Amino acid sequence: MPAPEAVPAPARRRQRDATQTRNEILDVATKEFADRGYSGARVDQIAAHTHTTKRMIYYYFGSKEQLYIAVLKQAYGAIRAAEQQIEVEHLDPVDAIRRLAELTFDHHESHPHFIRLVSIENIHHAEHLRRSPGLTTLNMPAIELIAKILERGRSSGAFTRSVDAVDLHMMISAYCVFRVANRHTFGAIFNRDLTSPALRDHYRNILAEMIVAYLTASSKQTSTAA
Amino acid sequence: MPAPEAVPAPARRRQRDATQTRNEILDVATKEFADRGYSGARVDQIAAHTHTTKRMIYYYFGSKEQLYIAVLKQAYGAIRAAEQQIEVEHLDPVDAIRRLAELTFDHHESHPHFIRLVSIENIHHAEHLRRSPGLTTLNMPAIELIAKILERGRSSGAFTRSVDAVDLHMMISAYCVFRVANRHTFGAIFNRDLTSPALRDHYRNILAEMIVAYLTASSKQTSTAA
Amino acid sequence: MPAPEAVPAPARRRQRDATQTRNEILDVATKEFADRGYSGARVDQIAAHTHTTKRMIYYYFGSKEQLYIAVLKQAYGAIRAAEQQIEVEHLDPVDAIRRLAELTFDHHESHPHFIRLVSIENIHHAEHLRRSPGLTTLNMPAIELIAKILERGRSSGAFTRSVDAVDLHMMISAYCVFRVANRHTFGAIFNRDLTSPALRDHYRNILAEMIVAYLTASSKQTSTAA
Amino acid sequence: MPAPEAVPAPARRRQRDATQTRNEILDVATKEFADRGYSGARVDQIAAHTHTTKRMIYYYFGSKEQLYIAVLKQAYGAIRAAEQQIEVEHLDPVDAIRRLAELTFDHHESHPHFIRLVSIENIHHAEHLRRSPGLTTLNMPAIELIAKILERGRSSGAFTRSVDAVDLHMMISAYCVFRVANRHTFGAIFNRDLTSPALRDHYRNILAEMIVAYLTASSKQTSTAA
DNA sequence: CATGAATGAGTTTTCATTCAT
DNA sequence: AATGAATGAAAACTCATTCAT
Repeated sequence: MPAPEAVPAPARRRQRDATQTRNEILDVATKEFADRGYSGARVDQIAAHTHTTKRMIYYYFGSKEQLYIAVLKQAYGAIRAAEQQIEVEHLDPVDAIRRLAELTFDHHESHPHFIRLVSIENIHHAEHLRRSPGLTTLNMPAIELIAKILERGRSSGAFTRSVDAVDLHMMISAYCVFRVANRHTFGAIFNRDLTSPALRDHYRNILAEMIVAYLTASSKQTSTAA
Repeated sequence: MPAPEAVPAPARRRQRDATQTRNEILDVATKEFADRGYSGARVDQIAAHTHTTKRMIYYYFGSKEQLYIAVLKQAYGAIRAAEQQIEVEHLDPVDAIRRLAELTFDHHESHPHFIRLVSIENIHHAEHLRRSPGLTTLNMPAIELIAKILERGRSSGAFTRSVDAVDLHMMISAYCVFRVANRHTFGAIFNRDLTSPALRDHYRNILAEMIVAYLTASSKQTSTAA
Repeated sequence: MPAPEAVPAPARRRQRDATQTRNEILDVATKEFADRGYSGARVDQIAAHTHTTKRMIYYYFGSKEQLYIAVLKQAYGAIRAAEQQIEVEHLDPVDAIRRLAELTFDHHESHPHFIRLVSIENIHHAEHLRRSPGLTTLNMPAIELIAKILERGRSSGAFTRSVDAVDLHMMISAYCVFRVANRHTFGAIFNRDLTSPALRDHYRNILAEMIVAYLTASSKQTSTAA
Repeated sequence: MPAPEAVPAPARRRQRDATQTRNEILDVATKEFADRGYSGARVDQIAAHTHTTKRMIYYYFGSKEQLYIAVLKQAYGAIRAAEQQIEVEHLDPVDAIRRLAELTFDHHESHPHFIRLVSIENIHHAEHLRRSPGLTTLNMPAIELIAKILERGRSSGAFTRSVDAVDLHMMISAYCVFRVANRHTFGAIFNRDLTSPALRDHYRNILAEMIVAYLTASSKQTSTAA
């Protein structure tokens, strides 16, 4: 039995840093959950890819489910932070909305883990998200941003349409999320890799064009069905 | 309610019908897999919701994985069949594409199981889809349909843009899929049920407008970033 | 329902021949049991390699165990018949015993299934053999044959040793059985295929020499340990 | 008999000793596999005869097959070790080979489990042995020993025959293995227990005589068939 | 005689979680 | 804080056997 805390522990290997250990578990868990889904992920595997042991996961997080929720929280926290970085106030409405769409696109491009986690959470009917008070209330800052741009566009006459900010956010998200989340089945069926680097600009531009076209449509196209 | 026990029901229970038994398993499995994901679904549960036993699942499908693949196959077969029903040749290009978008929207609306299965399959990197020869080659008939409409629209001058059929299909699918697949997290965060019946027409119209606006944009909007 | 026996059944496919069906099952079962052992053999597999169905196996044999016993009986019957073919009365004792050893060798060589079945039955402590009245009493005819040769050899002075016929039978069998029964592990460890056709004469000769040398040893070699 | 409960036994049951637990499983598994064959053995039964649970078997060995392979490895390791104990260099060639045969006989006598495992492995075509790198290359030390004795015997003129060491090893093994491996069927048919303690010396002597007679035969006996 | 469908009881395997140190 | 060993409950899968026709 080593003397508990008397000697300052020369090599200080264990007792590393609580935060560090916790973060490592969280990072590894993020990858595992994103890669295999909630039910498919294995606590053993997560522990194995860590420098600590399975026991520590339970020590820090209590259960597989709570670990998953922590992963989800961190992931949502990260995009919220990213959305707060968006700075498009200085641009005219059309450029601003285009820029916002592009930045959203880029952000999804660079955070496939997050998108997968969201898909996974939807498979589980968002039960964990709903049960976590901290998560449901984090009103995405993007909405307010979009609302402002839309308002400016309407005032200036650049936008011909009255659109709800949440709906526009959905339109942009749908495109960005689908491209990443459904790329495997899409690739298998249409033999096209939606996330190929060579096609990134192509797809980003389509999104921007689509959103701008929608907002600035010269006259509302009416179908015979309408 | 059918007449309970009046009719002697010629030889029910045992030796019912192989196809019937198989189909019942398939239907129940579709619900279970769509509801809980591949790893989350339980063979025991599937069997319990059936008139037969777990043993029969293995008798007909061999393994949980092969059952899942059979479910996937049937689901893809169903939409392919639905897509083949679409009849828009008689409409002018703008109305045709609008109608196609709306029908696609409606179809996704009425087949949430399929969308969930696709999400689930993406969580698993489409490994089952890729391994099933019959599935990867079923070139969705929608693509050819879209290609024809786009061609007509370009010829008539109604469409100002050259768009790839697969890309347009993706744009439409992204919107339709997101609304159903991500409704739980979206609902939890923005407190809005994307699939509420009251909003169905609203969202269907947005899609149609967006696609038409994109194809018919009077002049290509150029962002300062371009 | 077809008329039971009124019409002479034009193509006569089913109703083939009870004996024929039974024998086919027996043959297939022999291969399966010899190949995989009693526990390892699968009734389904046996049926699948047959022209009839699993139900017939139960119809004819009652159970897996009884089928196995029938297989065992047939196999033992076959060697007993073969042993009865051995004709060495006309040879002088040395040649007779040599010939008998060689014929035994050849017989084991050509009946690997039998040897494997015997190994399998020993794994199961010969419980089935012991329980089958017909099997335990079939005193192998070889014993009497050997006894006669030994007697002749002793009388003529050709054999210098008094040997029990059953013991000599064991000595010969041990060699013949080992070569076939243990060839897989022997081959894996010593990298030598004991049943290679190129080595057949070599090994047959060793056996004959060994047996003859034992019986005709000029003077009993005494070890210091004796 | 150890003192029953007098000593408080420092921390028994849980956390006993990994090696101890592993070895207990291995020992029990050896008995079960040797007794019932690979397919016939039950993981549940093995666990039941252990102080731990079925779960531990999977914890330490991963699968039934890997447990079986571990059992096989240990069994082969044991005889290799035993063979290395044989010390006959100081004896003259005839006595040396006689002694080696007797020791081999004794060793088989005292390790019936090993012989049964080898039989079982042969039933399975030595597939596990072949797949285990550590097992196929363990060139049995007995071979080198035999080679040396044979060389000495040839040089001294004591052995009149040129024999391959592996072949002689086979001759000895065949006899020893058969007596143990086939005793059940042999006993059932000839009503003679080959492993009866009363007959042990008898059968050991026969082996020694046979091997010595073969190696020292005064003149090669030629059959008319040769 | 013949057959495909069905089944209960077992058998292997997995997994999140906890214990003793 | 840390760790290897341990575990119960459940999950996937198998198999000899029987039923209805």
